[in-house]
Amino acid sequence: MTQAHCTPAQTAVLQLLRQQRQPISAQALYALMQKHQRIGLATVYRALDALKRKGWVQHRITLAGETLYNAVEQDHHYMTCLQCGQSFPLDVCPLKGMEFPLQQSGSFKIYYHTLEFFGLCQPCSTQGA
Amino acid sequence: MTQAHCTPAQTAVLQLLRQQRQPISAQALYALMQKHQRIGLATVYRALDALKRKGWVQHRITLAGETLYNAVEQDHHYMTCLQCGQSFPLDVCPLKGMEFPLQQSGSFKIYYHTLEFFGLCQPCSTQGA
DNA sequence: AACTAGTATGATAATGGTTATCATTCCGAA
DNA sequence: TTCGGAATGATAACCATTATCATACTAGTT
Repeated sequence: MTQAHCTPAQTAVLQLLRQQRQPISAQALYALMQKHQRIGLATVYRALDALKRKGWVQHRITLAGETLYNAVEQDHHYMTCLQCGQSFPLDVCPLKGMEFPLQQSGSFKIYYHTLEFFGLCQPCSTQGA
Repeated sequence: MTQAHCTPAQTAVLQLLRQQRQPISAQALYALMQKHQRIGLATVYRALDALKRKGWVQHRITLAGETLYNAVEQDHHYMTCLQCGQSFPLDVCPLKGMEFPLQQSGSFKIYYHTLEFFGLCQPCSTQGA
């Protein structure tokens, strides 16, 4: 895996990931894959990590501390309630089409970004008062 | 803590947090506080969580899985290298002064947001090739 | 075909930040 | 003074993730 080449595991993971409509956890992905093939949990983690470093897959971490993965094609952003932990998808990216201060990024090669809003959803906001 | 009132622990945590120039982990904060007062680790975590839900403190999770906290006054954003895990601070927020699609947020009360760019830093980008 | 080196894989143990538990302490209200 | 709810601290438990290590695989060589 020294090169940009993809291992069989990586290919399988990426393919399945692209079929998901929602970001999915490594463990859930592992469970899903078991239905079709033998693959170890560690391999799933390794594949996800490799795909991330290649810029094909992006990640997001929930309040529960679970990492969710999705193909970069589906760039989603969320509002997450700090009380109940529920996440509500945003259907637009405020950064879409924005020019970034590239003098900032300098030599940094950007693959993807995460944008997330935190606060209280209606129910939690009212009942907690 | 039913109300918006602050416990002594929360006050102490918030005060110390405001003195930090960088986001800091709960454990590091705990170690810092030991120098001045007796306080349990669990209490630090609880205080941080409560302050978060009040919108005074915001959080960010590193690639290593560590949660970093900072006062909302210091709204920082970062570029993080997927290879070495290092984070480089951005000194501007691309969302600054932006109007958000409020019809989106609807009844959701937004306290803060996190914006992070992921990719490869120069050294990692070149050596990995 | 056998040999080698480097990589990928799987099963599982270990890690470590965070959370749950529970007994104790604190504080305002009755 | 007593009572009840909240806060606190010490520590056990959790659990997603990572490290370990032995095995399997692949391509290139002789």
